[in-house]
Amino acid sequence: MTKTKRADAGGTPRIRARNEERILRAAVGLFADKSFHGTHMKEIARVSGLPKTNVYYYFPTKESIYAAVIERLIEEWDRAFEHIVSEREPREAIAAYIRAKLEYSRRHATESRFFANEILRGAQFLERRQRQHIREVTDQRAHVVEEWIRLGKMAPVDPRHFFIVLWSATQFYADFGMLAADVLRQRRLTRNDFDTAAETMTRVILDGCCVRP
Amino acid sequence: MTKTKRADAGGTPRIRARNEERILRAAVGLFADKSFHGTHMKEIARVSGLPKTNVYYYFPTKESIYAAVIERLIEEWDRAFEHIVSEREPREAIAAYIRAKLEYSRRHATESRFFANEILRGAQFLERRQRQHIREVTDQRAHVVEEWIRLGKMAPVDPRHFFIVLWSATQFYADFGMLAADVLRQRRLTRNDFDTAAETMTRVILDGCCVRP
DNA sequence: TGGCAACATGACACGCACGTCAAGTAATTT
DNA sequence: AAATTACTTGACGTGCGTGTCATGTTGCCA
Repeated sequence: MTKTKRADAGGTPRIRARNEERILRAAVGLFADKSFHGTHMKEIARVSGLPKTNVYYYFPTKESIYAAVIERLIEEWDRAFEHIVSEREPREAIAAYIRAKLEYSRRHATESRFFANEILRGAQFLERRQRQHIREVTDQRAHVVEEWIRLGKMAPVDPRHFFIVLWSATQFYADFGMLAADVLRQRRLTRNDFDTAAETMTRVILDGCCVRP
Repeated sequence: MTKTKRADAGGTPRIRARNEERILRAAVGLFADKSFHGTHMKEIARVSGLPKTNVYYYFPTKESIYAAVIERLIEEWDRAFEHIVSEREPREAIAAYIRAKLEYSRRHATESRFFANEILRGAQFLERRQRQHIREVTDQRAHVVEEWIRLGKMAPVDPRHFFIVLWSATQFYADFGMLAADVLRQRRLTRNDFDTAAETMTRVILDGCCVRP
């Protein structure tokens, strides 16, 4: 018998679900802004509108909150990858991927920054199975690219390094949005900036930056 | 009269120079690994091989160490940009830029991760003049790209978003090296991985990933 | 409506990390 | 070699952040 009925028959109780949700939403933002050690339980409590002790009622330690946030995000990591299927034409599939990933960066910049921070630190909190999940999903989509190359639909490039170009560019606008805005002489990135980003990126990655000889 | 002769006639004294160097080298690695709040003065002291009190003799606070590290790195930020000059052909200049930036990522991954972390947090420690420096350097090189486009040597892409593609991809291997290694099924990134990265990236960015129609 | 479990909360304890102090040793100048 | 300055060091204070505890309150089912 566990101390708290977490997975009791009938699912998570309403109040628990609501409060855990509040806590995790507050936590992801704070962790993204100030990293693990810079975030204090007192603040998580304040932002989520609960007394500190109540936060401890739902999560035994700060680490358990951090782990719970990761667990949620890892599931969304590969969502955009679903565009990369061998039935589609590479041009169209890659353009769709870029749009989807940039849209995620725009709408979920906080979550993206949280995740970037975790990887930056060497992914110390990521569990083995989560890292393996990432590897497997990437492998799977790499096969699609290899198939495209075999059919002569794509240039013979290393699929994994190619994915890195796609990831890095699309995530940049979320993770380093402050730098991007600075360089673009904006106070904050606008929807228009994201459109231009998608256009430029698609153009460069599909056809290159140089005029055809 | 200052308490310590920092900029005395004849430059910084030898012992001071040596110890400050040690402290900053230790600090950049720790800050990169564990961020500001996760890094403790005790550790900085241990890694630099000095007693903690001695660290305080040279730097009054932890923040002052952090600021000193930034000051050093900001100077190197634009080094690779020197390849982007209008006299060169774009293909050659961009390829050289990619090589230089990747080489920096390989050799100075720690510094790059420190800097990435600072930007991720919203560049709270960057001073106004430092941010302006970045803007100015970028503007300057954007003009070169615009010139290339005007001369019909490059496709009409937005120069700043184009730079972001270059930055993000090249820095990825330093900042998220752990993820890159994971995906490439390596324990650590090898020189060979960086070569393949340069090749793939150059190919994709210069000529695109799709076969010519 | 009574009783039980889930939820909420203020006050407290403990440890640790930043920074200080006073007193020492080495280097440099005259 | 004496004096002055630069450097080094162990021991200490203080605040704050994590996590606990005892107690109170609300929701829920018979």
